[in-house]
Amino acid sequence: MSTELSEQEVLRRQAADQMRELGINPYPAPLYEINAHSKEILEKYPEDNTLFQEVSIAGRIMSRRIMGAASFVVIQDSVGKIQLYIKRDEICEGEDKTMYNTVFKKLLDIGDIIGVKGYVFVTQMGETSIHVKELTVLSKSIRPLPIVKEKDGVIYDAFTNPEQRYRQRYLDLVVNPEVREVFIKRTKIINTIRNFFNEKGYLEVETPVLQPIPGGAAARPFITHHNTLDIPLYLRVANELYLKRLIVGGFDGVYEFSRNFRNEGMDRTHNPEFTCMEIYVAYTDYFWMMELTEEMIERVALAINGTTKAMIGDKEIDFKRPYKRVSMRDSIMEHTGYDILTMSEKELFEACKAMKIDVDNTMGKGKLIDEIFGEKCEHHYIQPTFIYDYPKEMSPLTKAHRETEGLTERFELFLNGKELANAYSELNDPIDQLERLQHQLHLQERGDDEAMFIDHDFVRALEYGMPPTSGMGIGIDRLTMFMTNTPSIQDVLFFPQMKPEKVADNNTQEEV
RNA sequence: GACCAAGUAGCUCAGUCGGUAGAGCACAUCCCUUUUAAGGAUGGGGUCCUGGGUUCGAAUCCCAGCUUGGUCACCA
Repeated sequence: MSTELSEQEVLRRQAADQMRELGINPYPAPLYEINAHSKEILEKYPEDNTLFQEVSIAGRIMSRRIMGAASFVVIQDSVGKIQLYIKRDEICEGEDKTMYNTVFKKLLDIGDIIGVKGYVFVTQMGETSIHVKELTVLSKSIRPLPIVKEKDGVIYDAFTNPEQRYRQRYLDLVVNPEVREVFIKRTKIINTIRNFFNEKGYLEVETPVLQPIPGGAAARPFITHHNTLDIPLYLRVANELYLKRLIVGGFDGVYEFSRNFRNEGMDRTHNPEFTCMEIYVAYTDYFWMMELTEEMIERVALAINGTTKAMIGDKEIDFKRPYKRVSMRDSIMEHTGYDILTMSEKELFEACKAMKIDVDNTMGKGKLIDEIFGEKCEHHYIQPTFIYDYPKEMSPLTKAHRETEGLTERFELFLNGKELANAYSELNDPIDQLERLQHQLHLQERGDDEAMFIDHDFVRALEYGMPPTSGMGIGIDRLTMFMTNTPSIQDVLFFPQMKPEKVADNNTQEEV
C-alpha cells in the first residue's frame, strides 16, 4: 500500500505547482553565486559597518515571522544562521506585489532553500540582519522539517529520536547543528594525523580492501564472491600484512587510513565497518613507536581542542606527553598481587578461579593473562598509559621479547579504561612467523572461528627479509569519540549500520 | 545472543480504573503588523509499531513479532 501524503505534504506540493504557474521554477537550474556566509557577517559587520553592503547569500529557511508589509526570516547556511528582513515594497518594485504576498507569504515554507541579495544592517532589536532587495527560490522542500526552537541556550522540541537521527542523518545535520561539529572534528583529526606523518616523510598508501586471505587480525570476515575469477574474496579485517609487504619492498615508512570490516556484534563502540589508521616504520622498535604515538596524540588533542586537556564523560584527561608506561606483568602485580611470569598455566587458572574471573579449560596461558588484565587492570588506566610486553600466545604477528621468554614486544595505549592503540615490534623472523600462524590454524581447527588464516605469500615476503620494523594501529572512530567526548560510535559515523527499514521492504515488494 | 525499556499527529510528548484520541510547536483561515522558542482567534490533521488473544468494549490487559535504545555476553 502506498503511503498517503500528509496534509502538509500535499500543501507543499501544491505550492510548488503554484510557483510553476507563476513562472517560478521551484528547482531552478542556474548556479546561484554567493559572496558571504552567515558566520563571517555576524562576526565582522558589528566591527565595520561598511562591509557586506552588496551581499549575496543562500540557505535554508528555518523560521519565519510574517507581518503585513515586512517580515523576518532566519536562514541557515553551511556555517550558521542569520536573520533576513524582507520588506514587501523592496522585493516587489512597482504595483505587482505577488512576490511578497503570494510567493513569500504563501508558497514558501520552513525548509525551503532560497537565495537573497541585499545589505547588512542592525535591527532595532540589535540583531545583525540582511535587508533583502531580491529573493530567489532555489529549492522547494515538500516534506516538513522537524522544528527545533532555542532561546537563551535552552532547546525546545529537540529532534532526538535516535532511530530517525541515524537513518536520516541529513535531517539530524540540518536541525541539530552540534552534530555537524563532531564530524568536522573527525575530519580535522584525520587531517592532523596525515599532516604529521607526511611531515615526517612517511608515505600514505592504498592496499586491497578485497583480499583473498583475510589476514592481520583475529576477526570473523565478511565474505563475497568474484564472478570472473570464481573465487571467494573477503572484505579486509585489517591491512597490516599488506603494509608490511611494502616495508619488505623497501619503503621506510608507510601508513594507511583503512576501512576495516568485521562480521561481529554491534554496540555502542562497535560498527561492522570502522576506520583504523596503521603505520609501519622500518629500523625502529616498539619503544620508538611509543614516542611517535604520544607525539601524534598530543598533536591531535591540541589541533582539536586547543589544549592537551579534555573531558571524557566526567573525567578530565591530559594528553600531554610523555605517557606513563607500565608492563603488563607490573600492572597485574599491582592490581592482583600475582606475578604472572613465575606462574604455570594451572596456577594462572586457579588464580582466575580465586578472583572469580570466568574462565574455561580451553584457555591457554596467554588468554588467562589477558582475562586477568581485562578484568582487574584495564579500567584503572584513565590517563593515557602504555601497557607493554604481552603474552606470546595472544600476539601472533609480534616479535618475541628481546629478553623474556613467553612475552612479545607489544604495547597498547589505554585511555579512560579502554584500548585506543595497538603496536608491536613487528615479527620479521619468517620461520617463527610461520610457526605462529600454524598455531593459529590449530586454534581454528579446534573451533575458534576468529583465529587467523595463514597467508603464505606474506610469509614468503618475510623470507626475502623485512628490516626490523615497528607498527601501530589506532581506531579513528574511537579516537574521535575520545576527542569529542562522544559516548557512542554511532555519533561519530555519518551513517552507522542499521537494520533495514521495514517500510522500505514493503515498497520494494509492491513495486516489483 | 540474554534481559530491561520505549514505539500515540510532521516534531516533542501526555493519555487516570479498559469506556468517543489529547496538548504545545508546525500547518490552514482570519485579525494584528519591526519581530526574537510563542501576538490573538478559529480550524484541519491519527494504521495509537504489526499480528493474534481476553472483553459488550483495548492506545490501555495478555501472547508473539518488528524497530530503536540501554545493560550484559561476544568482539585481543
